Amino acid sequence: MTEAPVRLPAPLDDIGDAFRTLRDSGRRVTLGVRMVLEVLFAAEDPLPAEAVAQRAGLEGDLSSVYRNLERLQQVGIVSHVHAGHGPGLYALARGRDREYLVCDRCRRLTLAQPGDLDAVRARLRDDFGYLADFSHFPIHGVCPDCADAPR
Amino acid sequence: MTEAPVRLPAPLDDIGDAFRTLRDSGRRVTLGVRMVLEVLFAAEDPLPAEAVAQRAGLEGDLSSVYRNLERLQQVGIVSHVHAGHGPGLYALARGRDREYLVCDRCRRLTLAQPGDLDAVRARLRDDFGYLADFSHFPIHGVCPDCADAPR
DNA sequence: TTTTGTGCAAATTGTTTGCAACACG
DNA sequence: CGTGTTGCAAACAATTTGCACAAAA
Repeated sequence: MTEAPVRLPAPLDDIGDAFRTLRDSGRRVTLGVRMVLEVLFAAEDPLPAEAVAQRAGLEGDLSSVYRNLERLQQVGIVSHVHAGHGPGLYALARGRDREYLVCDRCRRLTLAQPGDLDAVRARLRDDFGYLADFSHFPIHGVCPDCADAPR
Repeated sequence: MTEAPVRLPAPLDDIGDAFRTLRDSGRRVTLGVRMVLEVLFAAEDPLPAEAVAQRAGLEGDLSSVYRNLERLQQVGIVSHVHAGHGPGLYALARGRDREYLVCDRCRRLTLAQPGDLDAVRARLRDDFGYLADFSHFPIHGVCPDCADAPR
């Protein structure tokens, strides 16, 4: 198995793009957003605001972290998922919405590749007239590993 | 207008069954649970604890309502769904899990008939190895009505 | 130097818990 | 009567908000 191929499809190629987007919308590029963005660019998986704050060394002021995450969402740089109970998980938005599956046993989040949920979506459209979206509220269930495991 | 016809397919035929189940598990049938059950038996749709309390005339003590809902869930009489943000929505469990779709526009909850989501589930099993379950965390999307409506 | 952003405290929402009084079985 | 239950206050977790002060542009 070789390396991961391309990354960051659409809106952001690097933090600089994010800075530009922020400035272009009248926002300011402060130490706060910069740290948050750096954490998100470095993160493998969606993170709770708490973890963003910790990794950014901004503990003690969750409110600014939430505000920055909110701003970043408003300009489309960031998005968040709700993986069950517990806090929202934040990540770079990176182009089209990323859709997830969550395991209710091990809590692990699985990122669906773009298009991989289209068949499922089509069925829901045909059977219910619903236009389903799993990017903000993912699909819940039992992942393959947990399904195999005893208990 | 005559009386309501049949109700409660599987585990509960009436409140009496619920009382029995409670007693059989060492629990007591107090005014509190009785009121909660009556509200749930009368409700058309899943209700937030708040609404259960109001309808039961038990405002001012949400904690007992939550505790009773919890007990009822433990013995399988009640279940709850999370329709996005906001409070959990409680309803009688009535046999096999009821699965839902939620509209992110109008917030309306659609109950899927048993089996209606099996094709979707099969796809998720085949494509991801996931055993999906939409009873506790429903499918999100845009319902037919809202999809048609402008905006 | 005008705004937007920060830090801290406090409010909000949804739910849980500790504990003494209470009531079902 | 004994143990499960209630009511109320308080704790909790996640997130939001008000406001005086700091700092980008």
